[in-house]
Amino acid sequence: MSAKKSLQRPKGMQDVLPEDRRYWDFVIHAATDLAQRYGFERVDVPIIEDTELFARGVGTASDVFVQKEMYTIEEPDGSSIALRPEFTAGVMRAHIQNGMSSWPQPVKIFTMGPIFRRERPQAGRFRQHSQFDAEILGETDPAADLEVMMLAMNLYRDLGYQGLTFQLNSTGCPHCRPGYLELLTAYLSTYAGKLAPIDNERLEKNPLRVLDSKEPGMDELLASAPHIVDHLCEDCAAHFADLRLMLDNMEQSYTINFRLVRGLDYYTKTVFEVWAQGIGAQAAVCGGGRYDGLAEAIGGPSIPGVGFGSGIERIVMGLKQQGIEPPESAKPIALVAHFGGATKIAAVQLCYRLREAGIGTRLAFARERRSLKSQMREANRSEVKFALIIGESELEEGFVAVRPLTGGDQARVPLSEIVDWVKNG
RNA sequence: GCGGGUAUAGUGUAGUGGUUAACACGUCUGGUUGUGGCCCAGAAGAUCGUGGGUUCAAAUCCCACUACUCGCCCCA
Repeated sequence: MSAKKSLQRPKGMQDVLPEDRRYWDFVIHAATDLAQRYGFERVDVPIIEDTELFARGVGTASDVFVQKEMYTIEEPDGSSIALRPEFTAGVMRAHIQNGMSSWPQPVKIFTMGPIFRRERPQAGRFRQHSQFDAEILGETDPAADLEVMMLAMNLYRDLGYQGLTFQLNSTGCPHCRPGYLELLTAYLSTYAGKLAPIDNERLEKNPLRVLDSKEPGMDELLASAPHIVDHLCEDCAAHFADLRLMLDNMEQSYTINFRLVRGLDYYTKTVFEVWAQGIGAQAAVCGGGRYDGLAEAIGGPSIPGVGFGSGIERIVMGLKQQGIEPPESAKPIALVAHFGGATKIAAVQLCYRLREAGIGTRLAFARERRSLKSQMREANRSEVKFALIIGESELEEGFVAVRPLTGGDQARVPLSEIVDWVKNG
């Protein structure tokens, strides 16, 4: 690895080579297919939005976030735009701008593409990564929560994942969360002496975050901590109960994880993740939940929403880890070999005839005459079924020598019949 | 921003002070005029991450830097 500095890809970003690409195609096809089966429609939103849109979506800590975690671009007119660090804000913006509230309700959309966060990379976390994202906008029915949850779960099931678990919690709403935070803070304060410095800091700034602390000993320390699901308001409690009832009736198991939290105010009610076998330090293969406060937070009308995002790189890593083999990517069927000159002209023509007929074909390139051995080796490496050889004698007589690479006898086929011959072979 | 690990051809590795840095895979060429895989022969490909230091002598020891990687912070 001695590539020159300038020829290195940027930190935290990666090249997807053909060998890996088939995993991606596998995931993307499965996700698209499944989302459409659930009645979601594909949309695409820009990779860049106004920095302000994302900043508002992030709430109080936005200054730090904008500087440290977002890739921003200053425009000549002084405005600032940013590479999207998530999908939801852009999707919500698109909803408002395109008047989706007057579409048939609710609006069910999915999208996928790259997102950018200037984090320190580690296993399963990159500065550029791709997400599959699905959202239901304009619906408060917990059946919508169930729907995005099941879409996520069934995606991983379709892909062949084993050992999947739902982690589920409710994060309440602006009515009931403050009361819970008081209880939690009171509880944690009695342990202040035993908390790690980092957790004491969290206790000050964002007590919920103490719950997902990775410091040792937290299990015991939190053993009798208050759970938010025991302190929900009537509306949130009913929503949660309804969702659980549906999950139970579908015999879909889940773990209520009182330590599963979201840091931002606009998140409401349902929070969920799907966990698979760990990818480095990351167990979650998707994260999602309800964000009934987001639309207003970014300066729009009140629009309830629920959705999830799932990192494609992470899904691919999981597939490899679990030994799941995606289908082979398409290989050409034929390679056309020749000896230059007039035979090359004929070979080029044949090559395009085959391609027009829908037959994947590779042409042997050669500025001058090239040995047939070398062309045959290329055919073998390309894993084609047939080498179609046009030499001087074949050209003269209007034939093609067809050599099956998978065994069997070589044939002489009239040039006029070769397309059908390959199609049927 | 903080900590651990690593750094030798395209890839994976060997080489812990002493002549032209080794092996495997991959790539290319050839093994009689126009036939792949297996096999055989050969070739190309590395200023041993960068810079400094120790030494008669450094890929090898020391220091710094950089990059990569794993973890922490953060995680919309």
